[in-house]
Amino acid sequence: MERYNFKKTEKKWQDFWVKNKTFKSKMDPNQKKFYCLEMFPYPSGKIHMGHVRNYTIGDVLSRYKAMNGFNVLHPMGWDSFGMPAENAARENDLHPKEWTEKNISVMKTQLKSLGLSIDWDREISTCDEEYYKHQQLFFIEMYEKGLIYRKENYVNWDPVDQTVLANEQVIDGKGWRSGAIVERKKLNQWFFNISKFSETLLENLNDLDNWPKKVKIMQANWIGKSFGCEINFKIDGDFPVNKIKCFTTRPDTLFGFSFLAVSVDHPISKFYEKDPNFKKFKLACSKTGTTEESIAQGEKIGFKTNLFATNPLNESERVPVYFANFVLMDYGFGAVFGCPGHDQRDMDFAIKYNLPIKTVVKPIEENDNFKVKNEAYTGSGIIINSKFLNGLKVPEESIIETIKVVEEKKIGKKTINFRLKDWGVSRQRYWGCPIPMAYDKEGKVYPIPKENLPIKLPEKINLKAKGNPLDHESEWRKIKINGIDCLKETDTLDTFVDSSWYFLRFCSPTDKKYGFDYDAVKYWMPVDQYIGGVEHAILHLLYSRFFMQAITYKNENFSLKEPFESLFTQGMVCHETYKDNNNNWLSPDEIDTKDGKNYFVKSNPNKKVIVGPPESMSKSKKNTIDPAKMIENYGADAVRLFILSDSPPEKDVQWSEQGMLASFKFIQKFWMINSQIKEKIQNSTTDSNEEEDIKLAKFTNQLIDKMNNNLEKFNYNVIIANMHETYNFLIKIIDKKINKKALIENYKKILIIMSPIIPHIINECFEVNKFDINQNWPSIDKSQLVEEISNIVVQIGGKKKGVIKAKIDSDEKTIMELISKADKINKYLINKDINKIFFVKNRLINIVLND
RNA sequence: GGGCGAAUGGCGGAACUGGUAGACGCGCACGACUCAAAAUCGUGUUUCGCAAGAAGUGAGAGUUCGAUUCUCUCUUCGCCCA
Repeated sequence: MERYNFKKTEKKWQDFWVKNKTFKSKMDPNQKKFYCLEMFPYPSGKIHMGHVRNYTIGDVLSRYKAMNGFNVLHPMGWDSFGMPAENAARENDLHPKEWTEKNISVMKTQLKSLGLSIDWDREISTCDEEYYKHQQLFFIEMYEKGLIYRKENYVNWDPVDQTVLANEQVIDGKGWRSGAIVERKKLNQWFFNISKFSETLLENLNDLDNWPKKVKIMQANWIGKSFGCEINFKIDGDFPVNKIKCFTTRPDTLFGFSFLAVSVDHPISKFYEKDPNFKKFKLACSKTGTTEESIAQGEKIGFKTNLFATNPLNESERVPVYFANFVLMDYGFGAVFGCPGHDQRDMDFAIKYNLPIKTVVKPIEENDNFKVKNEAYTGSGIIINSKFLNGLKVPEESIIETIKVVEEKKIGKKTINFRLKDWGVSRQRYWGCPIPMAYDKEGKVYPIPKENLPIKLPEKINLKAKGNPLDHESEWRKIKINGIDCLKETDTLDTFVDSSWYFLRFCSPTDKKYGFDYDAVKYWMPVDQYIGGVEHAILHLLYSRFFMQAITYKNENFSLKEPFESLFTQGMVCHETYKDNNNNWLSPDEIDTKDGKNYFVKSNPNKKVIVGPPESMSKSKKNTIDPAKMIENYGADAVRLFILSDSPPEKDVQWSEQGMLASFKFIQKFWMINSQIKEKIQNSTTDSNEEEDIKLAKFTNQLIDKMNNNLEKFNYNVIIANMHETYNFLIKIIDKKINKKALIENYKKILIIMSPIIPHIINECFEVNKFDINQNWPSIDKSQLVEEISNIVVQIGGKKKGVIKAKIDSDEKTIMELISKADKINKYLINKDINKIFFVKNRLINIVLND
């Protein structure tokens, strides 16, 4: 028997699929559609195991749905704008476009070698002018609809690289590349008004029934709806300020008020701009980062003004007003009232500046003399020391009641506040979609007229210059709008914008006029199943949801509100980590073992290797496995089989060489048994041998039933187990006499249901058996699912004592008779009183005795 | 600190709606083939026990005839938010 030649066979079928355009999808209003989308990759160089897992999961689903009669759309593209291209360009003197295209070509070949059922005719790339020109038109449309505006905002500024850094590029307060201390700097930036849809984006989460609960909770937290009130504080002092408005979620702690803190950007700061001490303070504030975390953990510093605020509920009380670094202008109104007793930040601040700490909430079990010490008390309890608020339950009554009082006294009102801030999309970089805006000499803003679109990136660019490369392109910047000389915006769009609508583009990827064709999106959208990493749970998914809102806003042609009907988040691919005794990371290729327990360095067998726990594969830890090598060594089917086999797809999976090998062996074994079955089909007759035929039919039916179930629930690891069971079953019946027709019929079904996982070898099996390759998913013969004999578990007092076989649907009396004949079980019943019997048909009988 | 989730053999994991815990794979052991090894095939493999049997799903309680599954408390780990 010939060994299975995966290289030859996999190539053969991949070519076949290309030649026959097997996965080409066309709109067909008469057929129900299924849009399966996996998060498209960033073309970083070559594919990694995370891609293999992601795309295999999607591929199994797509193939399954297609065989179930769905018109499947399963496209692929490239999220191809972004920083790494620019960095690589600087290092290798290669244009970002060339670098990107080279990577795409390599990765496309690699993805094809996995045998994915992708309609490559729909391939898109976000750095392609044919893609981003539509994005620029969306930008203009959104600008016209009032969803985009420009404002000054703080950014993380790297003073050495002269560039803006994303929050994740700031490590320990320093620029990730330059190592310079990052500053807070104000820049004019373009913003998408995502917060306009805060309420809708939060509300709609309730309808996303097929999204992981975890993701919905994360998004809800991110949107962060909080209910509180705004309060006006009377101010007196040196400057003509008479009131300051604060937002608070805890108005009930107003009697604990001991200072009022405002942001350095608060309108009242204009009175202090000339004060050198204030300037110094403002500079100190700019050294703290902009993330919530750095603010919460950093030192709280303040600048005391000569202003005083009056407690509106207790007018005899006047407290000082401070500028403070932990108050941000874009949360609430840039002002908070300080209540050190019941807020930790306020407590830290009060201790530092020696401000009074008043206790106004006590835990239920404490008495009225309870005093907060070094730690703020933020839990539930009872209001104390607050005059007419005393005795209210915190938080159930206290907040609502206080708001009532505040509204009665006309000093404030109930307010809803969202944590979600508008989305700043300006990036001071070359390799992104140019923002289609321009400015005249006075700085007046002009949207680029639609007929002047697209704004293409200049091809020649000096990336070694400091700052934004486009700033230096003085010729490129020039544009005339309505006869007026203008200069183009040099910022480009955040790459999250590119990925916020690509799922629409796939519906009509070559449409020249617009980003998408309305008929196409109406047919294909929403995405029926979206699959990707949980790391995108917040940003990418929220931005995409926002984009859907923005596109359908004031648009009577299109009413879809949510882009992704179902979401599946897959786990990471992990591998053990290795280090030598000098703490250098080692890759799995660099180590070896003789006994499977102790590892040593290949190049130096005297050097011992320290084996660390499995961690997510990453280049820095050197614990990556190259999918291309695995496909080369074991074949695509074996790699697909393994990546699904060891763990449920939503959990992390650990790469193991032994597991990979086992999958490879399975493919080989399956080929062997296929050859045996082929021979058996040729040699067997149509003489019937009912017992084995029925056994085979029953097994097949049950298998289909299990597969359907497990496929629908993404229990792909269990599917692999079912496939092993199938092999184990086939190997047992291969010597038995089976009717030719029954064998062919059932074996065909078995092959079909394995084909989504290991398509190449299954197609080959079809061919060598001369079966028709175009098969639909088999249906179940329900009558075959019913067993004639059932195993009844016999329990005495809830403990299992044995199992008896009985005819299906036997009643309690029959079972009890059978038990009385089964000595092994019956011995427990001799001379005993039966108290009660619990009987579950075809399952179990539990006999409870009187002691 | 808050929220969410997880914990099952030597390992990865399975178990429908509360009804036979440990499917399937890895590893390991023994056996067959071989001069030998690899590969392959077969058998076994939760723990204790020769056996009969008993215990057993992170720990402890509870509900129930019956709990891996439901409730409470705790421990550890992971993720998110602060």
